[in-house]
Amino acid sequence: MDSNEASNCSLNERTKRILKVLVESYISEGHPVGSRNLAKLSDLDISPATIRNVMADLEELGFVESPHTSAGRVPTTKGYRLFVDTMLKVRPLNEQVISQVKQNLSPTQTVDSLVESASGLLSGLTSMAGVVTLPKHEHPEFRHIEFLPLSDNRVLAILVMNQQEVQNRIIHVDREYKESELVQAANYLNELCAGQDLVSARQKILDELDRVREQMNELMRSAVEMGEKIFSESSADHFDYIVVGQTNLMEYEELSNIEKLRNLFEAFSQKREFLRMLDRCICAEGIQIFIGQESGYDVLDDCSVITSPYTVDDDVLGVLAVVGPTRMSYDRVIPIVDLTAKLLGEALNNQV
Amino acid sequence: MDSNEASNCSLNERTKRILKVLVESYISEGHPVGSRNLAKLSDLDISPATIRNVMADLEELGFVESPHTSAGRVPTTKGYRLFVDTMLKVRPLNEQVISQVKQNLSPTQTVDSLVESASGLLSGLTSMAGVVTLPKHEHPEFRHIEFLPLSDNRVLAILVMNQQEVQNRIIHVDREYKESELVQAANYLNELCAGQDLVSARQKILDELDRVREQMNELMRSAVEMGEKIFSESSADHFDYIVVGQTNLMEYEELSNIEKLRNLFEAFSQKREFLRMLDRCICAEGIQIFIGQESGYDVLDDCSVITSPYTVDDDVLGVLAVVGPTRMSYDRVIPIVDLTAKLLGEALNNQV
DNA sequence: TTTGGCACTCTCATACATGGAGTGCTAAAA
DNA sequence: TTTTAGCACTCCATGTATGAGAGTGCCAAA
Repeated sequence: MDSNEASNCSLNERTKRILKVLVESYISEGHPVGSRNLAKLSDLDISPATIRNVMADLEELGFVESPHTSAGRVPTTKGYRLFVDTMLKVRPLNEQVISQVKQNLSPTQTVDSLVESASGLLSGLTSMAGVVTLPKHEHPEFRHIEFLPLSDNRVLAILVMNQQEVQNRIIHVDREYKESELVQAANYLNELCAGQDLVSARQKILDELDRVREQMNELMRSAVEMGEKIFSESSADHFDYIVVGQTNLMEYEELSNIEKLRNLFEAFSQKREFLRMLDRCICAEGIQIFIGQESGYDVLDDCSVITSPYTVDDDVLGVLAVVGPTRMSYDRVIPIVDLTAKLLGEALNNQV
Repeated sequence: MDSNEASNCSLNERTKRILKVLVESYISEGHPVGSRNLAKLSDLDISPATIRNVMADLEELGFVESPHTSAGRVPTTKGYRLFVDTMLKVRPLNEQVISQVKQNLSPTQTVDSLVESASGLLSGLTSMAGVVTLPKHEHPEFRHIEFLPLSDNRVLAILVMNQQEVQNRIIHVDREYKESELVQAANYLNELCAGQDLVSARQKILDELDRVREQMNELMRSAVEMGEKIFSESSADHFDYIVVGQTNLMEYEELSNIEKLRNLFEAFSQKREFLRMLDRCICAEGIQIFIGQESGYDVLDDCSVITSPYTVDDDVLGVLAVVGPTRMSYDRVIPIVDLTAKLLGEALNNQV
């Protein structure tokens, strides 16, 4: 008759309100919500019997389910999704929290410690697990290279990229080099590539290698090859994250199945699959939410993941995330993730 | 009358044998051991009733206890201790294991990856948690320093110690320096300290700082201060470890109490207390075993820890450990820890 | 369309009976 | 004196019964 199947989400206002209250109650209380209780909570002035009818509809549509005949109803993934998409109103963050985040993400720290702090903040503020990927630079820039001789035909190469990122690696070479030779080689590379994009630096080295292959002395060739080796590796790696607060997840009943927890923890420490998931959010504009099975990664079936990329000058450097039970306070967690992402980006920006 | 209270450990041979069989059975089966069963297992040709008398004695002496009146007996910490000290015969390692460890600890890897491999081996071979501290150098040696200018009165300092250990740190200075100035400063430090022990390098710098405070130009002073700053920090830090296989511990029933597990995991990630414990083994000669409460650290009350220092040229560089339930196969774990410690030391040695 | 009423279902906690495992003790055997 | 068999006893684990509580679905009346 009225806005029955036609409106917004094919649910009329009252039904939506009931779903909303149900989800809220379940999130805050943790047990299935019954009709009687729901009647009281929603100030709709409706009897439990009516609520029961509505809930039966909601169940048929797949928004709620009941663990067994005579428990109340619990939101399904689909129910949470509708809730998050259309009924959620995030709670503004309290001043104290904001200043805490600001304080902990001051640009004076190193990159690593910023990432660690961010992860710690996410975990601490939400009492769940915080995950932050290390920033990866869209356009890594060659800054400086240095070679130091080791024993046994090995050379320690130290490469500085961008402002302050230092990588070092041991390179095996075909003969012993004197310190002065290595200095010369480094100087050559430094002059050749200073300030360049890593990709074009790499290209330049390759070109050079082609052009002068014959008349170039052996040392230079090796030097170029070393650089080449480092570049090719270091552009690929750097794809890692920091997790803080895994153990928080042990508190939540829905995860207290040891088996599930174990799988989850193992996923965190193996990183591969988990990174693949995070990778999918790197292109999303802002906050992204995976509820339960939506993540497509079975160890996360009972979890929700709230992610946001963090950026410097519109370049996405990485992703941060909070992992917790599906039954979490989305309205609180979302702004925390949002704020942390923004301030982490700012801190990284001011640093450079 | 006979060797009643006088012999070795104030226990006669038969009693010891019974304790030994009891501990072995409990370790392999996991449930309390009753008199009937024990009579069968020990080939002493003794009736269960006799065993009961002996067990009553053992209980009185504190070597075993029973969870409740009508369960069998279980070893106490004191019982395990006696077992480990006087009755344990370690099982020689199977060839395959030995070669696996050898393969995974080849000296071609970097220090970090060696430590990671060692931890992984401990965990993998024992199905428990493996812990390895990063090597700390008794006599860290200054090798090379380099300064690169950043924006905002900051300088990136890169310090190479020993053969291949690279540390980098951002230093805030009082004014902007040109690249050439920094090169000059680095050269000065490199010449002053090359090849020195870190401690004496530090002293040298301090002396220099005193001696020439007035006539020294501002740059040199800052350079010296930078070096000083780095040295003081880097000599203190470097005290960290890698854990692999935490999640293995979730399999063991005696730890499947979520609360205990949580505390244990948190201890691993907070490191402080745990390091303090490991520190105590660094001075021990070889394998050291903490059973249950012996570690003096309450989250480890239900765990045993088997540790061994690893050395290069008789210098103790760090400690490795396996953490698992008190009810573990000591005879298998001990040689694994021993072997890994030896081969890790060797790998580190051949590397330098 | 909403509501009250009622029978029904399912869980959870409690209580109770039962069998098994293991003990301690005692009295007899070695 | 030591070992052993026997027996009563204790405690746990398991299964079954039971009732209370919570919540549902459906029907008939408002």
